[in-house]
Amino acid sequence: MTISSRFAVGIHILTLLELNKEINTSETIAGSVNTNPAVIRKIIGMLKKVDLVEVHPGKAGAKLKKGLADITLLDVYQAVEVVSENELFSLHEHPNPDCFVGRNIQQTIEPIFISAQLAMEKVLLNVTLEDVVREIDNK
Amino acid sequence: MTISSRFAVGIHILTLLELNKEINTSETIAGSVNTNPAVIRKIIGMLKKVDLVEVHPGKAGAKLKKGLADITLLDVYQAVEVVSENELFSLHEHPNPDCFVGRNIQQTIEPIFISAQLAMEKVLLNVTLEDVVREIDNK
DNA sequence: ATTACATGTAATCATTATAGTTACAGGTAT
DNA sequence: ATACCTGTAACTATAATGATTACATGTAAT
Repeated sequence: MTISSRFAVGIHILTLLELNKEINTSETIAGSVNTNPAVIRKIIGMLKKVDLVEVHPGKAGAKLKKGLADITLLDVYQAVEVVSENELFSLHEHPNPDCFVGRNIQQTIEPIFISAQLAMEKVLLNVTLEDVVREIDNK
Repeated sequence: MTISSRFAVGIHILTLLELNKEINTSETIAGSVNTNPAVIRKIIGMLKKVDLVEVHPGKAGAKLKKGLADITLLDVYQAVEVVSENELFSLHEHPNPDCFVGRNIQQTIEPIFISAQLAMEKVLLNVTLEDVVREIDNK
């Protein structure tokens, strides 16, 4: 299993909106990402929903709606819905309640899983698009 | 997307091997986990491969092969192969090399993804089965 | 050695998510 | 009116999961 590449594509899109000063249509962007324009439009729609991006029906071009330093990778990750809140890890459903272990295993494991997930997400919180763009500029 | 419940089941199995002093056959365990014995046998096979568990063809019962304090959740996580090394996050393949962003995005993003994954795995490294069993005993 | 029962493993299936593709309704602008 | 764009739905191929069935093989008690 892996976390959907929608996340990587979302970062790619936002980075491109910053660095490519031309008008960025879904087709332009799709050319850079190397995928289908409809895929781009869908992801942009998700970025728009959380107000990271400005885009209008019929009007060519998407734009960033926030400063680079104000967009964390966690924002993008949440926008594209690659992982549900507190559900990075699956619990097995319906362990046997008549068994001492089965009765208690879920509530024992769940907080551990959640804290592992949060540790991962905290790393994403501490990286902004500005960091990403700067790194790309350095190449 | 979620990380397979094989991980949670693996923890369940090992915990049961510790706490249930009867002979733990795949059917016994399946009864506690509430799944099919063949599923249990497959996961036990994976735990056996990394030497966490002792089990023999034709001979009823699996046993722990290490002390509880010497088994981390990371050991279990790796044993059941729910996430490949450095591949929790997917990169999109083949971004356009003729585009400045496309050419550099992957190598920029990858180390961030890896460090996020490692942060998550570090939490699992710091929890042992002893912690889990103690927590269950406290209930 | 026969019987009973266990593990190991392959094959199959339903379900679900992903990523791509096509198509088209509806908005915008010249 | 035309050209081009976004938004979105429908459909596809592919892959992973978890459950299930079946059976070969190993173990042990009688």
